[in-house]
This record gives sequence, C-alpha cells and structure tokens, in this order.
Amino acid sequence: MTPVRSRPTTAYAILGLLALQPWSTYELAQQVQRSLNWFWPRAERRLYDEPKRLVADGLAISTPGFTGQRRRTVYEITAAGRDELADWLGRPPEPRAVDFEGVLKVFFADAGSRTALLATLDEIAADARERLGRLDVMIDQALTDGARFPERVHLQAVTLRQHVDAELAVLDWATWATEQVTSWTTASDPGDWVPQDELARLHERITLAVASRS
Amino acid sequence: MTPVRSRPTTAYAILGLLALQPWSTYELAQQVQRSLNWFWPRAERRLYDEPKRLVADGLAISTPGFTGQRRRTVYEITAAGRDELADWLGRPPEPRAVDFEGVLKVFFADAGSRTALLATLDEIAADARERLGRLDVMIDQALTDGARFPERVHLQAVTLRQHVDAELAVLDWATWATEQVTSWTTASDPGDWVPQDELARLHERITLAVASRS
DNA sequence: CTTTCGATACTGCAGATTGCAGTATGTGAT
DNA sequence: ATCACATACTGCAATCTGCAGTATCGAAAG
Repeated sequence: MTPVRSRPTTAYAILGLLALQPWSTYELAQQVQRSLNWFWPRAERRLYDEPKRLVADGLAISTPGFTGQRRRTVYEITAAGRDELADWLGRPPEPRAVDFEGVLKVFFADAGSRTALLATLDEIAADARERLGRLDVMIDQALTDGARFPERVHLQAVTLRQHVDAELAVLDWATWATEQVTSWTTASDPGDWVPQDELARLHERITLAVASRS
Repeated sequence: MTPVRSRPTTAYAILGLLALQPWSTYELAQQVQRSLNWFWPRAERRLYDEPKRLVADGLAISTPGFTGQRRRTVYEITAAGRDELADWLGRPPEPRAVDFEGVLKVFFADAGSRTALLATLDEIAADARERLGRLDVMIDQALTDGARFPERVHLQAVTLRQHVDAELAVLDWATWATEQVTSWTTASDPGDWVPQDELARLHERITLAVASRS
C-alpha cells in the first residue's frame, strides 16, 4: 500500500480542482484567485510549483502543448490522485486560522489616536462591503447560466453562505464598534461606556448558543 | 526623518505587547498564544527572532538577566518603538485572510463520501464550540479581578466581541449545513434540495445589509 | 501596417514563516 | 531522589510570499 505521505493542504486544493477538469497552470491560478481565495488564499507562485510535485508523485499527469510558439502545460488528475483526494477528505481538517490585521490594530488602539481607531474600523467595514459586492457577483453567476459547473451548484451554495455569513459578521461588528467608539473620549478612555455590560452579554450569547446547538 | 521601513505585521504585534509592559520572550510567546492567536496566529519560533530585530533597529532594548544559571532576556519598548507603533496604527490594515481547511473540504466534498462531508461539518462545529468555551473563560477573567490590564478592558471587550461573532457565525453555519446535507442523497447529489433558493436568499441578505449599513 | 496594451505562461530569488526536534535549567510534587 | 512540567531558547528543512524578470499571443488604436 502507498504510505500516506502528508502533503501541504495546497496540494489537495489543486488536486480538488484537477478532479473537476484538466487545467493549465495559468487557468488553475485564475480559478484559485476566483474561488479558493476566500478560504485558502495562496500566492500565484505556489501554484506553479505544486502541480509539478503532484506529477512527480503520480497524482497528476502533465501534457505539454503549444499556443503558437508559446509552451503551455495542462495537468490532469490520475486515479491515484483521486484516491489521495478522497482520503484527505476523510481526515479531520486543520482548525481555522484568521489573519486579521484590522482587529490587531483595534486591540492595540490605545497606543494611537481615536481618529486612527475610527479610520481602522472604517477600512475594515469598507473591505467587508467590497467583498460582499464580489460575493454578490459570484452568486449571480451561479444563479444564471454563468455557472461553470452546474452539477456543483449545491456545494457552491453551501460554501458561499459561509463567506456571506463571515463578511456580514465582520460588517455588523465594525458598524457596532464604530458606534461604541464614537462615544469614547479617547482610544484609551471609553468615558461612560461600560465594557463589563458588553462582556456579560457575550457570556450570555455563548451560553445560549452552545446549549441550543450541541 | 526616519524612513518608514515597512516591517512584517508580526513586528508591530510584538511592539504592541511591549507597549503594555516589558516581557521576556517566553512570556511574550505565552501572551501571543493566549490573546493574539485569535486574529494573528504565529508560531512560537517567530517570537524568538523578531524581538532581536526590533532591538537592532532601536525600537526595543533587551536586558539580559538570569534565573539561577538560566539566561533570560527581557525586552522593553523605546520611544522610537512607540512612534513606529503609533505610525502603523494610522496606516490602513491588510485585508483579512482566512485559512479554513474545513470549508475547502466542504467545497470539494463531491470527490468523497457524504459520510466524510458530515464528519467534516461536525469537526468544524466541534472546533467552534471548543473556541467559544475558551472565549467564555477569557470573558470571565476580564469580568472578574483576573484582568491583567484593567485599563484596557474596553478594547478587550470590543475585540472579544469580534471573536465571539466570528465563532458563532461558523457554528451556526455548520449547524445549518449539517441539516441541509442530511437531506442530500450523496455529496454530489443534493436530491430535492434547491441550491438556487438559498443563493437567492443570500443575494437578498447582501442587498439588505449593504443598503442599511453604508 | 505598426505600435501598444493586456492576457497568457511561466522562472528565479530573497526573505518570511512554520513545525519540529533538540538542548538545558528551574521548581514543585511524590 | 526522581519525575514531570515550566522556562528559555537554537538549528534546520520545508513551505510560502512577493516581486521582478522573460517571452509570446491577440486585439485594438493610430
């Protein structure tokens, strides 16, 4: 039996795309930017090396071709590739990891001005709104004939809902936070605002949620 | 004037902690795991190299000391460090980036079994519940006398709310997704389930949200 | 008909970052 | 007296990013 050499998750991400159809590296990069970027953002550079390793390990095959004089490599998944992909799907996922520089700036806001804090919250909200706009376009494409993989619309709907939920949560939070901060005197002095009340509400929400959804 | 050499965000994260009080590298590592891990997760390894660079650039000073025979280095922020920190707080943050292997597995679920998909959703929910449990403990500590920085509780409350919102959004989504998938025939065949209805609802939610909160 | 611009199709390289193993000492409990 | 756990790091391979650089193709503009 083949030893289950664990690969970087990016390998499986590419394998997953190859399971849908053969792609050239360039198309693969486009596709990753378009759809995977929401939950598995990787630099384009990575997507040029990883398929080579998949080929070396027999999980994909590469077919060199030409567009006029210009070389182009098309990758295709193998049976072994589909096996490893299915295997990976059966293993527990890594916990979610979030890089959110905006919240880092909010957390350390007392080392700067109240104005800077409000600007940060504004940029966070603007970013969320921009993302929601792009999600709306994707939803539209999935609804109309634009869907590239009509047989996968159910999975797209489920994952799109995750993105929308996440972005709306950020937007709501940033909107709420802006309202609170507006009543503060400075970034280090919240004036009359009582953080303990908010913390108590958070505790309530957690208790309720964990009780009802377990 | 000093040129604003842009540093990795991790440098500012450490600078932010040093702005609160001096720390040894080990304590710094603990603290990053405890609080920053939620929105700026970094390997412990990183936190041993970065302070050295801060010292080299005059943003911090290191004081070597001893605990018996064992060396230990304590870092302190300098005035230049506080300046750069405030400067960073005034610059727009990087957009949020999420590594969520669980959703990647859901997205490619049709390459595996329905059972594997349900297991993935379960693990996502379990992870969210575990995190909410830890958040609850942190909220408790901030509420009772356990707060290490009572003058910063307002900022803790605002950021804690972000984490709670995010985790609850994930938990709600995973719960909902499990219900939907339960009605599917296989991971590639949703049976009677109509993804278009869900997509239409998502479009509605985006339209409403962007209209009301802009 | 030529120039220009954006899309296609990559490679090289320095530096950022992780994960893990390894080395050692200090402290409190059994 | 021993053991487990906390403290306090370093080395290294592999992963990953960002950016600059190379080159061809196709369509539109002048």
